[in-house]
Amino acid sequence: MNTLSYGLLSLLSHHSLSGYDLMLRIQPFWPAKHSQIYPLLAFMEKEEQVTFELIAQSDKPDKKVYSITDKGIDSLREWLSVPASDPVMRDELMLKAYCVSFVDPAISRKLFVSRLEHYQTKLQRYREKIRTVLSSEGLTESDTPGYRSPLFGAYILLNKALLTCRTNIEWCEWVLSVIPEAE
Amino acid sequence: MNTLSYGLLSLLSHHSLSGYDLMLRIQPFWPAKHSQIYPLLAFMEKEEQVTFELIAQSDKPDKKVYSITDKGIDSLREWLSVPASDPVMRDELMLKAYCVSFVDPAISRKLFVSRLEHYQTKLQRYREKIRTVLSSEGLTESDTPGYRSPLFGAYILLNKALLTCRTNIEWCEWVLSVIPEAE
DNA sequence: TCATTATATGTAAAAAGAGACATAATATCA
DNA sequence: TGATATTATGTCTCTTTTTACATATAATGA
Repeated sequence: MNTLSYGLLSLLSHHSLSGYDLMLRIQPFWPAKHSQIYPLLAFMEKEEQVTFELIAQSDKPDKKVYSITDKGIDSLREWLSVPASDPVMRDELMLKAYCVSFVDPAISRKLFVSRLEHYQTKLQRYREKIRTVLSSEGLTESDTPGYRSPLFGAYILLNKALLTCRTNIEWCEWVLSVIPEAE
Repeated sequence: MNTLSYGLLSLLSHHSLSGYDLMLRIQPFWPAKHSQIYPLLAFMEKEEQVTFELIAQSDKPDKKVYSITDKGIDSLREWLSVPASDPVMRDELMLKAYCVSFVDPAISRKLFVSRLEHYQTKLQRYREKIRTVLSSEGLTESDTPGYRSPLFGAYILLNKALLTCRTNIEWCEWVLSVIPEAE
């Protein structure tokens, strides 16, 4: 039971999901490929943290829908009571930023322009997401779901994503303002 | 030549550094243990991206001080001209945040209080760092180093670190304001 | 028709990263 | 005196993560 497996339990604590859906949903918080997810789910099933049901589909391939067990909920509660380990961030742009002076400003600008676009696209997606999440429970954008609401977790995470995205955009724009257009 | 090796080249483009110093300095941008750095430096030396000089020290153990070669500078320039890959962030707190409703608010609060303290400590360190970096070239906090200044990279990175830290603090404080003190 | 994309699951191998083991000098603290 | 911390380099093993291989249905587009 490593961090990723607790992440899967966390997602399963809200809804039952297939391995494929778990893989898609965990991306924003703990990127992982399906090749890592599937064997881990098999292990967690053996450990009785999750169970699965085979769902036959006519239009799409059949799937295994996983659910968290009572034992899984207990594991989740125990995990929540110990402090979270420090976040790990690896960003190639930070490594490049340190030595941008070695190339022409036009080349440097490209790095930050493409990253800026990346964050602008993400911001749009998060904005739409927060609207759909809130409206799914009949809430508007001025409402905050209560602590015991099933939306609470998703809501605070989406707010974090929005704040982070805006800060990154602000930083990219500032960097572009201090890199000359040409020399 | 993976991303970490370009990160080492990036650091070496400013100063010659020992493997130990490289390990310490790369932490904020691309965390890596010495067990990963030392074999990589040996490989990069074989590839003629770096050279080293054995420096005997009387008070401390002897060290190998690495310098970037002309070939290394060429690699750096080529690497800078391709877009940076997407950042990867793995934060256990994000996984926990999704299911905080499963435990008492007091337990949840602890998670965000300890993370808040973590970012406050970091903010202090970055504030001191930016002062020492700027004053090393006789600049004050209102000055911005020019694009060709050797401080430019460090300066934009420290600004990013400050912005990010402040945003994270803001988010933690907001989360604590929406988690009830008790139920 | 062929290529690609999305859905869906799996394995195998390679690369990256973490943790432990190993050595050694000096310094500090109990 | 013994324990720990800092500086310094290195290896070995284990875990984690990525990439590639593999299969299958259905839809979409060139």
